[in-house]
Amino acid sequence: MNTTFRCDCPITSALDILGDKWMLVIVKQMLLEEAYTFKDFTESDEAIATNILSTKLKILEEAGILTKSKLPTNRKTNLYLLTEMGLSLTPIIVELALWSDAHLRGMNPAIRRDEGLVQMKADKEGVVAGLQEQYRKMREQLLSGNV
Amino acid sequence: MNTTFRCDCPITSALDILGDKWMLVIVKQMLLEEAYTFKDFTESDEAIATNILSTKLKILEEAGILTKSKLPTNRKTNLYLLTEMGLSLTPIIVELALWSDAHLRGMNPAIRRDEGLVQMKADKEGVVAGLQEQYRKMREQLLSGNV
DNA sequence: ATTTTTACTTGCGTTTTGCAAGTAAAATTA
DNA sequence: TAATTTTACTTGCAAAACGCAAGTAAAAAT
Repeated sequence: MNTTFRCDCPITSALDILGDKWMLVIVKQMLLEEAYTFKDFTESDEAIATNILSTKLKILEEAGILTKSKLPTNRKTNLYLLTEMGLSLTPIIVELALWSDAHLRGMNPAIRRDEGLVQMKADKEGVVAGLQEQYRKMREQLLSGNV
Repeated sequence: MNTTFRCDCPITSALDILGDKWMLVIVKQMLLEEAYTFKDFTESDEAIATNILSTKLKILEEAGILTKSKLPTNRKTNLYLLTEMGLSLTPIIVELALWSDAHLRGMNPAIRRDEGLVQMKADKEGVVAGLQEQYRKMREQLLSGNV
């Protein structure tokens, strides 16, 4: 499960970890869609298969992008939470959303136009900071046991 | 070769096109490493296989991210050039570089620390605009036949 | 006219992805 | 307390993507 890097390019190295169909989708679900248990991920719109999910969560944990722990009130349910390294992927997620909004509507007319996009276009940096702050608060809540 | 979209999420839709091992690496090579012929890509550090390259270039062309044409001075060599849609991937590329620089050095100590990274950290927006402007000029040059 | 270069394609083996079913332990319900 | 449900997986197998090596065809250079 050890990541191998193709070369010394920083961009290519990022893609050696993130460059597949699922890694950034999982991070997006955690950051924007309140996904923090195994079940949450399987119930999302993207409907990832459980074997793939299990593999990807392991790689994300190994890379330091998320941590796996238990709910203080429940010994069964696992809690997947973004680390600061994971949270710092927020600008990439936001740029993907903006590019999609600007260029992909012709190819996928179903793409939704929500309030988040409007705010991103008005104040990108503000949205990034806001999402990160919001996530940190939720993370505290979950870890302290106030479910 | 038709892209299918998993759902109505803009971020997931972007990854339905860009989310693999090669697409953004190819765009990066075009934007930052003067790759504009088939041979240029095969000679890069990442050493993409020719069959994969051929397939990916076709998909990028279909998606409107790049165009394929001929050098005015040469009927053999193909010219691959980023469109404005392709150029607007610059912020994503820059954010990937910054994330890598900040978080991946522990996993891949070979990651190079070039002048571009220093500038990105000092003036992200400026670097994005500069790269795009520079690319547009080069594109004009190539299309007008001044090779 | 011959050689080299460029831009591919083809065949085949490996790896990744994906569906469906099964499992085991904790949590909930009766 | 016992039975059922939920959660978090794993396993087996099929399909798709990736990758190496070799081959091809036409233009360009010699």
